[in-house]
Amino acid sequence: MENELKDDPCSSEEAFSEKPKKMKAKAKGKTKSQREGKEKTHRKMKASEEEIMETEGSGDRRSHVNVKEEPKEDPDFVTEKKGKKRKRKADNTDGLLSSAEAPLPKKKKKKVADGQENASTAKQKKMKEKKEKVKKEEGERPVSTKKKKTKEEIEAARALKIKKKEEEEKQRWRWWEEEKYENGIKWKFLEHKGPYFPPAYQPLPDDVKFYYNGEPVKLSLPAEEVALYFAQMLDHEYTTKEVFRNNFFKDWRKEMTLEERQLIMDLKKCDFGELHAMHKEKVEARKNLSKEEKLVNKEANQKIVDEYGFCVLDHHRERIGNFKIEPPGLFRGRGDHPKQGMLKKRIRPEDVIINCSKESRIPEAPAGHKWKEVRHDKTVTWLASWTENVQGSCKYVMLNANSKLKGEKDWEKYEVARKLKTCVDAIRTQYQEDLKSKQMGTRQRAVALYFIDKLALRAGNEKEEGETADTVGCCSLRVEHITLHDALDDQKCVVEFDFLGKDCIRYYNKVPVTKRVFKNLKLFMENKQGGDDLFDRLNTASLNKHLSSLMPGLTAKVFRTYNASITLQQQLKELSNMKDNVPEKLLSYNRANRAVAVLCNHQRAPPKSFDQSMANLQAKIDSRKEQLDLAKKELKQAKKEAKGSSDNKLLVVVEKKKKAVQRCEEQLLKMEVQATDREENKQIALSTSKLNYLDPRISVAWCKNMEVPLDKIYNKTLRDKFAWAVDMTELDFVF
DNA sequence: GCTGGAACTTAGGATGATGACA
DNA sequence: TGTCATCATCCTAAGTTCCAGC
Repeated sequence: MENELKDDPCSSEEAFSEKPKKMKAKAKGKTKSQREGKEKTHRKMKASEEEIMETEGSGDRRSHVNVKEEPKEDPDFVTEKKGKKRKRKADNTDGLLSSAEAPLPKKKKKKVADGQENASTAKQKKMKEKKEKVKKEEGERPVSTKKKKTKEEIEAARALKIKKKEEEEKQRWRWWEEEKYENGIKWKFLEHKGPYFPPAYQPLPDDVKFYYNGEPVKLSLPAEEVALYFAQMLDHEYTTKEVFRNNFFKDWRKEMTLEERQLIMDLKKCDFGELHAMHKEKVEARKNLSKEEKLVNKEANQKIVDEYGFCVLDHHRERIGNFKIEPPGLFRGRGDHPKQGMLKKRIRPEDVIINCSKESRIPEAPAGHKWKEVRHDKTVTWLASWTENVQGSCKYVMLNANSKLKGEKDWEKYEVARKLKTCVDAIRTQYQEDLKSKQMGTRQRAVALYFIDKLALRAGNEKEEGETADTVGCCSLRVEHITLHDALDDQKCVVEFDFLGKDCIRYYNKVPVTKRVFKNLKLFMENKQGGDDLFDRLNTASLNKHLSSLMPGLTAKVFRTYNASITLQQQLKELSNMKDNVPEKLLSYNRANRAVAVLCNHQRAPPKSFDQSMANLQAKIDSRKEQLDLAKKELKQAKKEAKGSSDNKLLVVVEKKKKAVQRCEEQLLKMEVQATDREENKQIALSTSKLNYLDPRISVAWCKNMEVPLDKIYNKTLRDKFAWAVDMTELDFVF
């Protein structure tokens, strides 16, 4: 290795003579909470041991071994780390909003111990009595109050459903058959009702009290509202975290009156028990509503959706994605977010900017209020926006994923990714060459690109220290995030990655790389400490600038889309078999999908009831096996009895038993396939890649070719979102 | 070339709705 | 019919990219 380094055309001295673009970070110790956060995310990484990558070779990219193994104690966590990053604008939490609001029905106190009934049990009793009355009137016949549907009625319902579907299809805006606007124009006419505001806060009932130091304290409304936000979260782990509690307490005190502030000095002395109980009761009561009451609520919600959930865009009615203003509450940042627990303030119309056509009916602000601004910008897609107080970022009301604006952008995204296919070989050749460059910056860019291409890493923008959790992507990787192994598990030049990526999801992977990459990494790490940037002469802007010079529209993100889609296509080709039955074909599809999810590191927390549900399924499988054995025995017996006999009855029995065996076998297979699929999916989220990275035309074409109904892999939302692909994809589509 | 903000996509968890099964 | 599991949808945080202004 040393010799290789000597022979390297890029001597360290020469290469480092360039001025580093990024300042070296100063060492800083990791906090305990950071350490705990990272340890916690380890649970997410136990997932599949499945390795779906090809071996590295000429032109092969997917060569790493994606080993997700139980992590060992990370010594880095107790050593020093370095910080970097820019200082940011001051937070504006001081812009105090008062009006504490949020709906709360009057408390119905439930004292089961005292023998009192709660509302829901009373209601159930009433229903029961009603039913019994019906029974009596009908002469004590044990009949159901629900009328059984006749065959004709079932048929009619089915026909209605088909008709509705056809109607929907007829009404669908086939925007993909129209010309696109130019010069950044997104729409020509836009009309909407403005966003929907959450209801005002309803004060606590008199019998629900907050206690401080054991004494009841009547809080002012603003303080009471914020106290309730905390009380509602008491069952959540958040409220046990020191950072969350401190941030909450600090912001809560800002909402208090002077007197309250002087009295309430210690969060530990606060008792939110009654508030918490009231909240739980409310949730429980909501769950126990009768069918009729639920229907009333549903209709009320539908009314809101009908009124606020749609807009008119260029003469077409389009669904809005998030027409509701985010309600106030406590900020739930992911991982070890330094701002978790801060108060997310109530948004008023005076904070909201409306965007619509000049010639449209301008939405009216709620009574007694006015909008911050009304503008008519046709070059953007948002309908309303506001700035949130915790991070100072903009929030937007935008259209639903099935809208023209979103669909067009999505289609374009996959077309750019397909375009990459035509030049990816040249780009790979180029960055392989760049690994030998005399310029350190060029070498770093080449290695980063190698990772982005091979491992589907995100670009990794720089982040501001203290503003967000400590997460990284490719360009922002630090020395402490990788470990180099000359040899590991019979493989040479292995890079071990261990870092927190987007949403604090841990990325852990051991990847064999080419000698040249390995050697470069050693070079980049020379004379650096754990907290220093691995790629100190690279940032996402310069990387993307370079990429766009290689292909118009090419950015780091495109590689993720391209590699996800091409992997799906390859895997489907490899795994699918026309002779399989539908459940087996679906298992193949899911496995291909899973390969992508593993590549993109899409993880989820295992469902809470996972073990129990697997045990239940296994029990069912065992029981079905017993049934099958029994059915087989019966078939054997029936055959024996029918042998040599011309009695038609006996032959019928044999046929019957044969069918029973067949049915049992089919059910057993289905269950076994389901168990395998579920187990393999335990910690892998398939939906993210399906929704964002996989060209839908690959899936549509696969369904057509494999004769699998599309609704087996795409639910209604996905079919709507990808209507353009469903409509235009032919059997022979190739990504 | 750097910085910060605007505009947009991507992401996992929470919640509500629906379906399967005893 | 009630319960439980699963699926679909909602919610909003956390990314990426682009661009204007210096």
